[in-house]
This record gives sequence, C-alpha cells and structure tokens, in this order.
Amino acid sequence: MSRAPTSSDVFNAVAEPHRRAILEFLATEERPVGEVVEALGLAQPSVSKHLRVLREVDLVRVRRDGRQKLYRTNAGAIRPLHEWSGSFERFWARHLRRIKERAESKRTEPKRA
Amino acid sequence: MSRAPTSSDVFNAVAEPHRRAILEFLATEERPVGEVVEALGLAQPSVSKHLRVLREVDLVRVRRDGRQKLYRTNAGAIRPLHEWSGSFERFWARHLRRIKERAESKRTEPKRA
DNA sequence: TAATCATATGCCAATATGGGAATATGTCAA
DNA sequence: TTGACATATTCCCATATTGGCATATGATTA
Repeated sequence: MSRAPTSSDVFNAVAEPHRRAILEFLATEERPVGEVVEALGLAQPSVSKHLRVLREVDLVRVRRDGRQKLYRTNAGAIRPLHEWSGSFERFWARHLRRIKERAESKRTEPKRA
Repeated sequence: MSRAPTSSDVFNAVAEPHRRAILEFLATEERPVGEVVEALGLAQPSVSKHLRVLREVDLVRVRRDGRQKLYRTNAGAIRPLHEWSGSFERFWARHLRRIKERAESKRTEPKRA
C-alpha cells in the first residue's frame, strides 16, 4: 500500500479553505452556484467540484430551481466535528484553570520566598 | 498553479484519522512515541511523521526524557476548530427547533384539516 | 568508545488533490 | 428544434500525501 484510503469524511471536506468559505457563504441561505463563484472569486468548475465534495458528505444540500441549482449548508453535518473537538474542552479548560490559579496566587502572595 | 497551498493548519492536521487517534491517545497524559506505536498499531516512522505534522501546528508538545520523547496533546490548539464549527450551531439549532415544533403541533392537533 | 535503545529523517512508490481548459449535460426561451 | 444560460464532468498537469524501508541522529549504558 502507499496511501491511506481517502475516507472522504466531514473532517476531510472542511480541511480545504475554499470549502470552508463556501460553507460559510451558504450557511444563512440557499444560493445558486453562480453566486458562489462570484462571491469567492473561484472558477466555476472549481466551485462545482468543491460543492460535489461537500454534497457527498452531506455538508450541503441542493435543489433545482429552473436552470439553477440552489445550494445551502446543512449545518447539522458539522456537528460531529464540533462534538469531536468539544471532547477536548475539559483538557484546555483544565489548562486555563491552572494558568488562572497561578495568576491568582501570584497576586495574593506577591513576594513568595 | 496546480494545487492550493497545503496551508498546514489545524484543520488539515486533524483531517487524517490516524492523527485524530493520536490526539485522543495523548490527550490525558504524555506518552513516549513507542507507546503510540503500540497503541495504534502503526509503524514507528509513520507515527513520527504524524507527530511532526501535529507538532508543526502545535497540536502536540514534546519534552525529552532520557532517550525517549514524551508527547502530549495541546488541547488548546483544537479550540479554533471547535469555535469554527460552533459558529454553525445556531443554524443546526434552528433546524432542530423547527423539527421539534412540527412534532409538537402534530401531537397537539393530531387530525389537522 | 562501542553497543544499544528510542526516535527522526530521507527516499521511493502509489495515490489523492486542486486548478485550468474544454466540453458535456440539463433547462428554459424563442 | 435551436440557441442561450447554468452547472457538472473530464482530462491533464503539478504537487501533496502517506506508507514502507533503510538509515541517520540522539541519548544512555557497558
């Protein structure tokens, strides 16, 4: 073997900066591809390809409207990411608490030893 | 040009499943590389490479201890991810609320029209 | 210093990826 | 049906990525 299976998942999909920008752009309301192209300043085929990746992991949903296709972010698909990263919260919280405590004690006993 | 700069950032670093596993493994306490190798069943060079990527975005911290190097997850570096994904929370929350409301109304007026 | 243990790096092969350009597909209007 | 518009797909290229293997580097012990 020479490379891990691409496992196209949500983590992978949001690893691309342009795709994150697309998700942000489509978060508030559905929009046609053309507007994404214009808003992000990318080439149309590029946008279509990114949208495909996002579609495949259900990060966006589409609906046809005449000749256009209206895309919108499916925020729910972002939850796994939020939950995964949130599972580390207690660790960084602990860290912050330690820092805070150290600052407090320094304030309380300014001249230790 | 032919490919976007890899912009090795946190998003990119956690896109790799093995790296996520490493972060989880190293979240609770620091451990030598050898233990990561054993725990994940990966080859040692592979682990070292993944750790390098994680180190470069400050997702892990190292400290030498004799011949070993002790790695641990720096949870704080995961926060940007958590915050980014959290910025979509209101959208999925809105969605869930709509679903809930629909269920409620169905319960309240079982035979509409 | 030599041998050993622990980890890192270099190199290669196979594959994945993203952009660009051209083209295909699908939908509507005349 | 033909033409125009909107989006998707294909092909090619350059680069990125990951694993495997061999080897280098760093640190400890004999």
